[in-house]
Amino acid sequence: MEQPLRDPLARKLATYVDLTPGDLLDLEGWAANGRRFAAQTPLLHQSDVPESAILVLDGFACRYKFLTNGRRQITAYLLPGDLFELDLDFRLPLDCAVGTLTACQLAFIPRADYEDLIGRRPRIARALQMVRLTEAATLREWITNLGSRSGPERLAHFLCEMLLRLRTAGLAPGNQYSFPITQADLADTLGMSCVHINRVLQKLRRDGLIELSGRRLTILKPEGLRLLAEYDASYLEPAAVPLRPSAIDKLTA
Amino acid sequence: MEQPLRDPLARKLATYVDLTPGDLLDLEGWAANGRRFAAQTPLLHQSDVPESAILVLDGFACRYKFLTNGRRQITAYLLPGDLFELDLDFRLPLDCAVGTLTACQLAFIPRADYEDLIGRRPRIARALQMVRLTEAATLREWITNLGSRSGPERLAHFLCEMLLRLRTAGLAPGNQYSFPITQADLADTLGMSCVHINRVLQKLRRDGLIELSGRRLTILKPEGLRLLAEYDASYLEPAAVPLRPSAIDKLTA
DNA sequence: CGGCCTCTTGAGACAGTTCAACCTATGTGG
DNA sequence: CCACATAGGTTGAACTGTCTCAAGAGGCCG
Repeated sequence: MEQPLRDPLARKLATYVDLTPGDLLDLEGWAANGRRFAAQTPLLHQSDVPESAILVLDGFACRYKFLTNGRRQITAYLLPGDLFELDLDFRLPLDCAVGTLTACQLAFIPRADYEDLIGRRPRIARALQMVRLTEAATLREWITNLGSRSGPERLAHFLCEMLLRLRTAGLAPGNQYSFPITQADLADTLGMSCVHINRVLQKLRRDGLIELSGRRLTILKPEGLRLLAEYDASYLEPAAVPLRPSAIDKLTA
Repeated sequence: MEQPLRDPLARKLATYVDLTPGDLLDLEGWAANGRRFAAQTPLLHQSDVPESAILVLDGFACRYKFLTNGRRQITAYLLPGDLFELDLDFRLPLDCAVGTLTACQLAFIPRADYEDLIGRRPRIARALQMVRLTEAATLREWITNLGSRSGPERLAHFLCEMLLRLRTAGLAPGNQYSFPITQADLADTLGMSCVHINRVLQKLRRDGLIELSGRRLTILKPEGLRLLAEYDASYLEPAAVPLRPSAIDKLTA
């Protein structure tokens, strides 16, 4: 039996590739030297060109955009084990701002260190490529969620995704996880008003699907929530899906 | 003066890197041998594992998902010069289906050819990396659009994006482009009913912002449309934005 | 204790949906 | 060349999900 990994990034990458002891040692180096940040702290502004990657060790951060009408849209959650800005070498200005949602422990990895490690550790580099693909699939899933689902379905979908992602980070034993997100943040995530978020949350509670008290969320009926959201987790777990060739390739062969 | 490039992929990549004559020659090889497909033709199913990349030479294709309630959500448009599935080497099942929206001319590039060329042409490989970053930024922009904008704003934003993307493909001279998209497709793109799409289109026409007749769209007041949508094109044109260092890096330095 | 932030509740307004009918082009086969 | 079929676009009317505004309740911290 392997030891469960304490470092959430190593845990996540290990779901994509087999890491060597050397790989793990290097990743541990990244996870050292975390700094604390308070909730709702801006870290990077839109159109900044950051010089370090950010590794989330604890807490939730996010990418977001402001519109001039005052609305804010959150476009991605950064959970423990998530790495922000994997594409430093291009030195592109950011299309989104980045900030904390809850109190966070964050590690900053300077450009040079990051690139050096990527060069030396092909398995890690490959796993990070797959992380990027998963992130793009997640963005498409969010588009579908915002464009095609009703309020309750949308919220249920989000809670299912958080459950799976936190579970791979080792932070959701027994369908239960720490959930220190305000309803206003949820509103900015799901494109609804926070009054409506409140009412939809109540509906999910009334239907016995979830229990949310004191910053802790328990999913009472995972299957019910999954059905409501029509949640298909395969975008997060690529390896679990059986491979089959596509019809079009037979045409072109 | 350079010649304007006929091949829309080469045109697009040239906005990111300087291509050598050899690069251009190889890209031309890809653009040969296109095949015709009718409008609304499915090409790849969700969870397929495709064995070739698809290059759009003419017409519009898209990525989309179906939900069991019958709704369809389009998650990305593939315009002339766009390449689908740049990540063949991972052999992951698709999270989205792919199909044509309009009649299309498509080139299929087998895995081996694709990987061979990437290996031989570092400039092209680098440009394709940047294309991927632009695509991810576009997905985040769509999330913002679906989550935070009203019907008219959302449609205006979409039309602005199409204008810019088609312009870089050389297909939108004089703020005018071929637009053979049905209102039902627009509805599936923007997360609204097609009745409502119809009414919002009428509003944009009534306000003198656009003219849409016979599958051709003319943007009469580009600035007005831009203002309505709060459209900021920097996610599509990374190079145009002046670089500035971020505040956080000063902290960590 | 007071102040602040988050959550909760109510009521009216509005944006967007649904259903259904009708209209108009375009294309097809006889 | 007409008769018809079909797909897409347009319109109206009723309905409903979601928003806004506003006020109150509960907790947490200095």
